[in-house]
Amino acid sequence: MTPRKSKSRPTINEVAKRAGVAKTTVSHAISGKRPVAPATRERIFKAMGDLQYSPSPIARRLAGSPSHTIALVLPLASPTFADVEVRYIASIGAVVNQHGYTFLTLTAPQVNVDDLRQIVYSGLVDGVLLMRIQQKDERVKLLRETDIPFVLIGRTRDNKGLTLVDLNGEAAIGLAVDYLVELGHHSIGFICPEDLNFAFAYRIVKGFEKSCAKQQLPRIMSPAVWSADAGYRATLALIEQHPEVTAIIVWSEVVTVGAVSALRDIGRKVPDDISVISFDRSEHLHLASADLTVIDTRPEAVGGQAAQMLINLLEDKPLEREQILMPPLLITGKSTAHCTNGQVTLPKPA
Amino acid sequence: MTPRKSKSRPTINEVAKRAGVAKTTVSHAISGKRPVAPATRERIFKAMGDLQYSPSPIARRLAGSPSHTIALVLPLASPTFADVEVRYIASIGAVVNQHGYTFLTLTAPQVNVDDLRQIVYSGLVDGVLLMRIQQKDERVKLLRETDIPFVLIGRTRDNKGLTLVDLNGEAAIGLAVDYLVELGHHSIGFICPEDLNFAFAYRIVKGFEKSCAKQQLPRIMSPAVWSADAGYRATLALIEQHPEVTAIIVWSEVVTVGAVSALRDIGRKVPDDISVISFDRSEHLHLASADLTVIDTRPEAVGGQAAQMLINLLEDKPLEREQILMPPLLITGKSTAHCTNGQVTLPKPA
DNA sequence: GACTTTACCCAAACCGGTTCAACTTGCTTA
DNA sequence: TAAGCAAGTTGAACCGGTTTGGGTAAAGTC
Repeated sequence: MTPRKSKSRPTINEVAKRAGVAKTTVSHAISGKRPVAPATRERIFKAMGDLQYSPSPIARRLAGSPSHTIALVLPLASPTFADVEVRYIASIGAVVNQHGYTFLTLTAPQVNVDDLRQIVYSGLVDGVLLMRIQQKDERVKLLRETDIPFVLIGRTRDNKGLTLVDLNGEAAIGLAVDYLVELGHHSIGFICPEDLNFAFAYRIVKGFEKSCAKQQLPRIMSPAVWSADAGYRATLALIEQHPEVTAIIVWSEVVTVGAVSALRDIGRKVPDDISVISFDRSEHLHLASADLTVIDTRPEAVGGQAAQMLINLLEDKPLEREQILMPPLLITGKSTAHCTNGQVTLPKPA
Repeated sequence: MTPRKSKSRPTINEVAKRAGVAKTTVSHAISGKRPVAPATRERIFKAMGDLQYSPSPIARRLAGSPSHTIALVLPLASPTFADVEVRYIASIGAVVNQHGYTFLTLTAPQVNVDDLRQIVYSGLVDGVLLMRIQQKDERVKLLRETDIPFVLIGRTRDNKGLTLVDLNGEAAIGLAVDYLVELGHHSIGFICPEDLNFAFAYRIVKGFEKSCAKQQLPRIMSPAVWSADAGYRATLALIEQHPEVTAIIVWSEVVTVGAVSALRDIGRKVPDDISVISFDRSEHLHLASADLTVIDTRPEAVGGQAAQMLINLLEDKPLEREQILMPPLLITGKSTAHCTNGQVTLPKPA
């Protein structure tokens, strides 16, 4: 508990004394917020140099100046980050650092509202980036009550007045469905998210239903939480109940790992027997089952954009748009193929 | 640039007023450094709860006491965090939060000494946890010069006077080799790290050489940087040059993903044709090639221990040991089997 | 020449805590 | 019974900066 002092750094007072001025003047000389006579400024800078002075960020922050630090709040929901998430972190970090800000990742195992409140109130950070947005998100509510600038990566149910960047989930699932239909598939299964409080999950499920209606397809869904294991089981269940499906869409790379294993284990060849489209891109996937067709959820673009917007907010620069919906990309690989027929002969599931 | 003040961040003054005491008393009630009457303390805590008060680390720090904040410095070297790393983060976070400290992950994209200096110098954090230690590590040098408490996860070349926790890398590789020898393998390949500045990499390579000498095995190595792709190529290269190997050890889960793909692609069945042992455990691996034999590098134990030691350091509690070498665990799975013979008929590589 | 403006500098208040010295009380103890 | 001591509480100083509101002297305006 003993306070550590870091070798008693020089303070603004010592600089002021050495330069023969008031500390106010030193402050002005540094910040440039009030005019200081050239001769005086020179004396002050000389003194600063002699003493190797650099102002204490702590004191500055306490006195009300920005800390030039932003926090990314990203709860560690699953025991591991997925590739996608890391790509978010990396791209955000790049933008933030490039602008001279310090970047903190807040990875409490569960970032609850109280943790967030503590961070916001601590005065440690100037702004907050929030991920994994829920349909009804307490954290957003909290941030709205304070006046700390923040940007959402994702959307809640009610987004009035919020600044956000989000992937267009409806468009994403639509892209996948339309592409498969174009290839001649009529029976498309969706390994879909289970927890619809997660806002992105909600949107893609709704989007799938809408797409099915539009294309007059049956709604075939099998829910899987965000893990490979769940993906494995969900895929087995889906195939068992709907052996007629000729294509599946999987809602996340993490889940796809399991889905691909399942298909392999029951002897369905991709893409000959069944086409697969996965959300996200993933290093692991790429190698585990070469060259998958994916819906790129564009973490770099979304994350980078969000970081940029937050920084603009912090620097009182105008935003061209408050809310940005990023269009998804379809990257065609070798896991999708023309549907030879509605009825193919199926190998008996093991 | 305008300083933002959070609308109504409660201060110690408001708590004091609400509880009808002086702010001094509130401070004492929180820190416990001076006695406070039970009734008073209760009133104070009630007021704190009502106001959702949490003390400002900044102000605390400025007033000369610790900010109860520790930083984990973990450069984003590869484009992605591996499972292992995330498990470190999670376990450290758990311990840190449990002790009432705030936990910051500093994920600068590069291994920058300057960033670290700034953090240390700013006085924002009480202590630092350092990961990805190099044999010759500038950051360690920097931290030694300051007097901020820090704990290494890993080791450098010269560790005199340092507080650290590290997995026993030599023991780890030894465990793997000995186990394979026990199963009758005489030709063991090591998909090994390439960059020997990374201290852990250096130690396991040296350890492998030592083990080979001890067991009178040939040294068969094929280097791969920390990526699945590299693992794929390194495995192909190794098998091509040494088709006689009946077992391989892979130095990291990330690399193993590629190694397993490579073996599959050239038609070597695991464990019938070849045994595989991987460092680390991984969710992805587990499913991509069910039930691998692994050397568990125990990120939870190492990370948690390191966090605990740092906190002890910060609170002037005695450490039972300054340096801890965590023993690795061998978890046997289905990717290793008895070597049927030194010479097996091999399928022609594609 | 009186009046305003501008440039320059400073004292004091403030940010939100911690800590020190002092001041009550109530209870021992010589 | 007076002195001593511990518990409980508080005002004031302090940490190292920023910001506000004067004040003074020189320059500009009419």
